[in-house]
Amino acid sequence: MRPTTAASAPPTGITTIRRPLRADAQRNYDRLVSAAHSVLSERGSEASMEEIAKRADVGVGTLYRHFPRRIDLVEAVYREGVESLVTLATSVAADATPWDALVEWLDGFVRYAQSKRVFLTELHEAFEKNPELALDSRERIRIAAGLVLERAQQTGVARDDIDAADLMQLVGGMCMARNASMERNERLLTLVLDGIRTTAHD
Amino acid sequence: MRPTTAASAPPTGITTIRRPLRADAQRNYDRLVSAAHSVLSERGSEASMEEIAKRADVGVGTLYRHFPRRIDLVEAVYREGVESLVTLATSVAADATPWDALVEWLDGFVRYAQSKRVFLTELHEAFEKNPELALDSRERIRIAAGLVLERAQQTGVARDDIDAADLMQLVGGMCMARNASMERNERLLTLVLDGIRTTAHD
DNA sequence: GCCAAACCGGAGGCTGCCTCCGTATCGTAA
DNA sequence: TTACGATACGGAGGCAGCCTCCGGTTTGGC
Repeated sequence: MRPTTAASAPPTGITTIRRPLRADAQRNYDRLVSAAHSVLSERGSEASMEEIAKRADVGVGTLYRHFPRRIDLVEAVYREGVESLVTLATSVAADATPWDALVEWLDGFVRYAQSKRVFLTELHEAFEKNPELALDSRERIRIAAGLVLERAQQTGVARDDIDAADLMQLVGGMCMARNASMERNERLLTLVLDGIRTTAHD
Repeated sequence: MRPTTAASAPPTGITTIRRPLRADAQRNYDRLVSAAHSVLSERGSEASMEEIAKRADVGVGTLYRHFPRRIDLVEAVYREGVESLVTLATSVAADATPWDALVEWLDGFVRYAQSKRVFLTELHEAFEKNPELALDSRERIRIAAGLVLERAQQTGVARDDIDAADLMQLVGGMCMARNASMERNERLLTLVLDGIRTTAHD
């Protein structure tokens, strides 16, 4: 159904054996996801397929070959966000101190959650039609969160009476609240971080 | 904007003084809301305005005079559901024993929440554009819940260490869960009721 | 019963999703 | 390098759904 190749394409349940995408096709696939991301962020559910195709500098035919339904494109954008969040976890875990890694990753998580809000209506529909999408993604993110959180806990810079699921619910819920904004989120995140840090322990 | 009259029409912020709807207009208004309710329940976001008009035995023009945007119709249907839930609270509080009233009302609440699920995508959009709709409604329902709950608590048949907001969050959350179904909801509700009832207290 | 105000209805405009197929490009084998 | 089959591109156009417009009808106060 969808190309089962390259970094950004998700693994399908049935792994059809097929040759990799042609170079131009792969390029267009990437450009489409990227264009969709920015148009959806800007215009939410107002975003039209034509506009996305135009932004990617590609015909609508090409768009529809890669993403037969609008929902498939939304799903791809969502998956990419999840994927980059997972990648971020491993990269900050490798490069930064445990505490900084946690801070940086949570910052990325807040940005991710924020950007998700704008096309939440679309996303909700995708979740309806494909419930495991939501579950899978949540689980993947939870594991990523566990990676940075547990590292911080093991080195003693984060209190250890919380787990990744707690953290997700707290920060995720905060971002999804109806009166959330980027500024408020950033502010609340520092508050949460102060709560997690052990030096400020009683 | 919208007719500010009769039982089913919601009070607008700016209370324009205007004569009541003509009899035929009021009749059509009611039929449209009712038709929209059933079509939306059956077909969710697939429901088309044409189909709703046809079900109400009315032209699309008439539909659009009453509800200029699709979202206005969704909102009206939603408000009607909330309203009937509030009405239910006062009527069961008047007619049934405190415990039975609580059971009946929660049963109605579960049905309401269940029916809301099917057009949640639409609803989400309405909430985006008009955030106070969600807040208002939640508050109205909370008060209704308080009516039956507190009555049960005052006569000693329900434990009094919970309040209406707790109840809403518990039962509402349960209904909104991704794997909810009518049967499961009914089953879980009996479970919750057993937890609330004081005779089973330790 | 009369008349102005209010309302009805459905043809049609417009926009956005998606399909179709002739043309262009890629990758491979000679 | 060339040639050719497989693969991908693109945009005109079909189609459906949202919404508008306005000529005809109904209502209700006098």
